[in-house]
Amino acid sequence: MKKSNDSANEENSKEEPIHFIKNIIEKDIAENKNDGKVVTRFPPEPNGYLHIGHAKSIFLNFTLAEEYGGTFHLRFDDTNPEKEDTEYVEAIKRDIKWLGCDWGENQFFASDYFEKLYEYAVTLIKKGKAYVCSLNAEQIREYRGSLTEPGKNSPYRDRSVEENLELFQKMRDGEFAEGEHILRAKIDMASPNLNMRDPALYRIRKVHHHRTGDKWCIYPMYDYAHCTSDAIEGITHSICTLEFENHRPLYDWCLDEIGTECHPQQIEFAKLNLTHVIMGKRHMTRMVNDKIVDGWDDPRMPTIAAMRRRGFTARAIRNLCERVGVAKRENTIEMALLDYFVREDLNSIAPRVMGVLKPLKLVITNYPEDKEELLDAPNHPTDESYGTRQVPFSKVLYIEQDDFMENPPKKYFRMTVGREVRLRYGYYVTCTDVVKDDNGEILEVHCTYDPETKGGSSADNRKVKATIHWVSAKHALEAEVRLYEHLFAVENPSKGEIEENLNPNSLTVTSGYLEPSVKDAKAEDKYQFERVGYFCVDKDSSADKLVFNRTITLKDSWAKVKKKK
RNA sequence: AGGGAUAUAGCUCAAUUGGUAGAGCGCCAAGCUUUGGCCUUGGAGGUUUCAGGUUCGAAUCCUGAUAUCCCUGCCA
Repeated sequence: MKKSNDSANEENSKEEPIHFIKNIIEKDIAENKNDGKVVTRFPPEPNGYLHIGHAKSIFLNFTLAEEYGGTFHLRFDDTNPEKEDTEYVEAIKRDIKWLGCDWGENQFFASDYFEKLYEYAVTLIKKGKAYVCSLNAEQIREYRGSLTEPGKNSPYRDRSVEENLELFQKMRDGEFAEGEHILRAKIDMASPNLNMRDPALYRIRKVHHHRTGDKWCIYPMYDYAHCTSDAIEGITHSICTLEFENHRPLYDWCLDEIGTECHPQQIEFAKLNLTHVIMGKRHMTRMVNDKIVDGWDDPRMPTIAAMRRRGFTARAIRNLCERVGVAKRENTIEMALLDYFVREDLNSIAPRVMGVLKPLKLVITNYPEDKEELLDAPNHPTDESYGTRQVPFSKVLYIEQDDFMENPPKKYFRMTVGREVRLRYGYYVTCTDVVKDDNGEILEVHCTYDPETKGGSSADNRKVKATIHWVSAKHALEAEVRLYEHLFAVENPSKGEIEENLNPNSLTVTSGYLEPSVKDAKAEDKYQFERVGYFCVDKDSSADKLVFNRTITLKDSWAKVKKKK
C-alpha cells in the first residue's frame, strides 16, 4: 500500500493538476469577470451513447464547477430531430450519474429555448443581420466558394427587413416545403473562415421532435443554438473540442449582434482518443447495426455503458481523465494507461476469491476420502474491513493447467513432480506423479499434503517458491466466463477498414470453476480471482447460470519471462 | 485569397514566465511478498520539429522553414 510520511509532500501531490483552462478561469475570477462566478455545461446531442472521450469532457466541466464553487449544467443539444431520441437521453443521464457527476436541478434542453431563439432571430433580421435565402442546397454550396476562393453573395441577400420578417414567419407557420428557404446570417461571403460565409441559422424540417412534438417545423442550427443556449443559461466558460475553434468567431458574432447580456467564453481543448478502439459515433453505430459487437454496451466498446458492464469503475475512468491532463495537442492515450487505473482501483476495492479457468484435477492421495474442511481466507490482502470467508477443501481439487508442468523451464516455480508448493490458504502439497491418457495428455496430478501446514504456513518456516489457487471439485460452482481482449488488433484501426483490423480473439467464451462464496453475486459485483484477474458479474447472469466478464487480467511477469525465451 | 491550431522521453503531460529539462504510464533491474499481484528502490530513455538570430545564458524571445490536425452539411 502507498504510504508517505511527508505530509506536506503528500498534500502537494494530491492537488488537482493545473492546466490552461484553469489558468483562464483563475484569471477571470481574479479580475472578477462574471462576478467571479463559474458556470459550465456538458452539451450532448441525444443521438448515441457516450464514450470515454465524453467522460473527459464531463469530468472537466463538472470538476471545474465543483472546484471553483460554481454550477454544472447538463443540456441536451436537441436541435436535429431527425437523429435524436429519448432513449439516448435516458442512456446519457444514466451514464453521467454513474460517473458521479451530479447536475442537480440543472437539466436543460436546447428545445426549451426554441421560442426565445426565434425571438433572437427576429432581432437579427430587424438589425439587417439575417435574411431568408431561397437558394437550394446545391446552389448554396456553389455560392460558398472554396477553401482558396471567396464565395459570392446570394441574390436574396438584400431582401428588405419586412420581406424577411414575413418570410421567416411563414417558414415557422409551415407554409413552405423543406429546403425551400433557410434563414442565414449576413456576415461576409469572402471571409477566409468558411463558417462566416453567411451560415445557415434555421432550416425547415417537417419532422416530429422527441420533446416539442410537431410544434415546430423550423429548427435552429448548432452554431446559432449553442451560443444562445449558453447565454440563456448564464454559462461563463463554454468548453468544447478543437474542431470548433473555427466556429468561435461565429459564436461571438451571434451573441454580439443579438446583444445578449451574457456572453460566455468558448474555450477549446483536445479530445481524448484511445488506442485499439474506434470512437467515432458513425462507426460505433455501424458496428452496433452490423452486429460486429453485441450492442452499445458490448464490453469491448469504448462507451461508458460498455466499460461499466465490463467492470471498469467510474473512479478509474476519472483518474485516467485527470492524469492525461487538458491541453490543445492532439493525443492518443495508450490503452495500457487505462488498464493501469482500472487495476489500481480494482486492487483496492475488489474482494478476492478463487476461481480456476482451465481446470486440471489434483488428487491429494493422503487426504481422507470423505473429509471436508472449511478454511479461513481473508477477502482482501490489506484491508481487514473486508473480513474473511470460509472456503471448502477436500481430497479432489481443480488447479490451473498453467500451474503444473511436467518438464518445467528454468525459473518456473509452480508445481512439478517432486516439488512442494502452497495451496493458497490451504496446505503445502508435494506432487508425486501424473496420470495420463493413451495420447499422453495429462488427466490428473497426484500429490501428498502436509497436515502440519494448514492455513499455508509451516512451523519450521520452510519456504515454498509458489502459491497456487484451487477450488474443491465437489463444491465448485460452474460459471460462464467471457474473456475480452482489445476489439482491434492494431493501435490505430483505420476507420475505413473496421473488419480488417478486428482482433479475432477479442471475445472468448469459456467456463470456469469458482469457489461457492460467489453463489449470490449480482450484476456488476466485482472480484479478483486470485492470480488470474479481475472479474465482474454480467447482466446476463442468473441464479441458474452465473456469467462473469473478465474486466482485465492481473499483470503477469511470468508471461514476460516466458516470452523472452 | 485560403484560414485556424499544434509540435518537449515510446505514450500523456510539467517546467515558478530567460537560468543547461521533470512526473505518471510503458520498458529494464533489484528488494519484499501466503497472489510471478500489490508495495519499495534503482536504471535506461531528450539535438525540447528544423535553421538562423538576440542574450553571459533560450524549451521559453525574434525571423524563416517543416510536419501533423481542423474547416467548403440546410449534422453536432
